Amino acid sequence: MQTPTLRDVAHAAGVHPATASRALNPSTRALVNADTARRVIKVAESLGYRPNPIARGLKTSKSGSVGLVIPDLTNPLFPPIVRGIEDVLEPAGYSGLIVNTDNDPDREQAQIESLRSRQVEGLIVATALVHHPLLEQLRREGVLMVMVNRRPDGIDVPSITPDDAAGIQMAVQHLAGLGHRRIAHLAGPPNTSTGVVRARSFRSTVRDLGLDDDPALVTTCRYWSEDSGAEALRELLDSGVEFTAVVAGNDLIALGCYDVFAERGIDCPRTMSVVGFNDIPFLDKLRPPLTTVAIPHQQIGTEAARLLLDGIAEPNRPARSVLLPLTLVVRGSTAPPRDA
Amino acid sequence: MQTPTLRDVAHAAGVHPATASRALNPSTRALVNADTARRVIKVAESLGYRPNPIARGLKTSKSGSVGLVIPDLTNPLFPPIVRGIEDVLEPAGYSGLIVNTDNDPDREQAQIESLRSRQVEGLIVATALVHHPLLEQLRREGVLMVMVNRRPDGIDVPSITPDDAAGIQMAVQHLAGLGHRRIAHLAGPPNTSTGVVRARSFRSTVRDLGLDDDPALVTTCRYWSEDSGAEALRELLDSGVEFTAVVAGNDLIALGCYDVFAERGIDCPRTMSVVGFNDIPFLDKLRPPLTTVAIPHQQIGTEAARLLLDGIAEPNRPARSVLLPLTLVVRGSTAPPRDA
DNA sequence: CGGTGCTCTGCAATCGAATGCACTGTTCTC
DNA sequence: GAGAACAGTGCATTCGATTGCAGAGCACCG
Repeated sequence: MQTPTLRDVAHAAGVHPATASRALNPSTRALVNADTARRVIKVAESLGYRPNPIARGLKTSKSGSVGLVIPDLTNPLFPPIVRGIEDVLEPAGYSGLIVNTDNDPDREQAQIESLRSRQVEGLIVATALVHHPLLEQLRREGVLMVMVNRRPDGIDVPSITPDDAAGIQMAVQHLAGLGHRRIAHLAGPPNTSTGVVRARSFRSTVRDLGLDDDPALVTTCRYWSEDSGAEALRELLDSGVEFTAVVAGNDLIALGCYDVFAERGIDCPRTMSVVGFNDIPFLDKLRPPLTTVAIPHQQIGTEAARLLLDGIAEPNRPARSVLLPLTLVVRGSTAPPRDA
Repeated sequence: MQTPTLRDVAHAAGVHPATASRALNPSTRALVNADTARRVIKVAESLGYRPNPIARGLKTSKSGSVGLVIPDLTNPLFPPIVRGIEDVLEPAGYSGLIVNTDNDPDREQAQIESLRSRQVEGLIVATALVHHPLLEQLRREGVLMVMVNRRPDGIDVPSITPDDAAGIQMAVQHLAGLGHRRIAHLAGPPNTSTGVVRARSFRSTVRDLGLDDDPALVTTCRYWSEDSGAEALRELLDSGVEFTAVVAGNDLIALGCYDVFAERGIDCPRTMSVVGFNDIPFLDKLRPPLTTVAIPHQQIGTEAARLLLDGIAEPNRPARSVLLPLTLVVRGSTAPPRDA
């Protein structure tokens, strides 16, 4: 026999499907006699009845699903976030549809389109690029969304972001505390908000602490990748500027530095310290283990999901945003400068 | 205005909804006058019509979604697989619902239950534990599924598995080629099929190559983890058996070995070689970079998704299984034995 | 005892698309 | 030129659950 329908349950319990529906639905259960409700529920259970979410969705126009728009699941940054999201979504009866955009705007648009046609009730967007036209349009069309890792400036969209500025500040303070005075920064791509925020925070912290504020100490990487990081560091090294420590825009960029260290025989941390950002897995297995700023990835996910569910429950509550505190994980890639 | 429905399109094109439906659906388009079809399609496009998959699904009882059952997305093994799956699913108009089981049988059952009530059209199962009762039951109930990373013995379910035996063989051959004769194996947990298969392949390869086949050279780890790996290696070392190389059950176990090397001042690769398994990210950043057997994760995903889609298209085709070839990635953790 | 209010249940429409069946008008065949 | 075959379209029903509305039954009050 097929999976039983509401009709079957109603029939078996000797009531009208409508009554069965009300009895089974906690929010309408009050409309039905307590005894009847109990009976219906029992019958439903014994029949192994499972409401068909598709049929329900058709009538209620709720799909029970939300879209997760991320650049690339393969990037170690995202799995914990996704995991956090799912952990909140699932008990709430929702599920997440993941799409990968590879940070390609066209793909992003197409994917979001596809999600919308799948009737998702909301979007959790973790792509850095979402260009404003699209974002504006989505907001106008009343698409519920929460941004992750990025705070959309000017637009009123709830977001969960790590406190990047504070993170960089901690990194610089740590290095300054070790005695470094000339610290370089390999900034992330300038078309990403995180890249910009971190670079800005770097400059201001350097100034606040009275360290050498030399514009030549800051380079920007073209991508958030090891290769770009390596390239940027080589450039910096070749330019002849002097520095004893590097604050990398993220861990991958820091890994790129490791490559250059190996290539040029630079001893990290004795002649050069490095700090990463994100705390991706296995950094503790590197030689030397990378000091980095840890982001509470999973928490970002849970918070984002909660925010979205709140938004679904109460469509016109004001956009609330959350800034999550970070922690510095000191490992082996930072030490006092040789000449300290 | 709301998103247009089929009715709107039909009305705007001056035809009956049924005709519009047929015109829009490639498989029924032949029933409609070519001109009419063209007109309808054009109108649909200009209105930005998107068929509502929920409504469609209700009638056709196809949800356009499949379930991905994995232990933990956070495990670096899975993101590439999931990515591969999504890459195949998406162009086919399907999407994947991910659930994490944490390898807890109860959770697994509950999650699969939840997926089924979501009307998934099939399951891609990557959990190692799926106990047979559940698996049997699913098969009996006609749930379409594909297994990944694990070949269910005795039961007729299509699967995509890396050729673990061949992988281990390559690892051992590589070490033998370097001159190692006493090679140890830190096997994965015996309740996982991969653990068993790899251990078996290790023994038989050692024998085939005429190396020292000493049972004392094989230990089993309790978990697929760094700690377990470290523990197992310590045990082996303390037992006094001699060996110059280790084939680890997987990369995490190999990482555990690194910890022990650091702890006991063992020089890898000069006094001890190690080979891992899986090729998780960033192994090339370790000191020394870990030699390992690479699994085509993403390809596993794409193949699995393809297999599942095939199964959906042709429900009673025989179960087909695929064994994927692996490659050995030689890096810095293997070298000739000192006394070679 | 009639009226009012209330609780509980049933009826029927609805969500959006798909589809079997019936109908119309055209073309083809003998 | 009559009848058959057929292409093209419309009508109405269906999928499974939800929900506004109406009606039945009952109790309570004046």
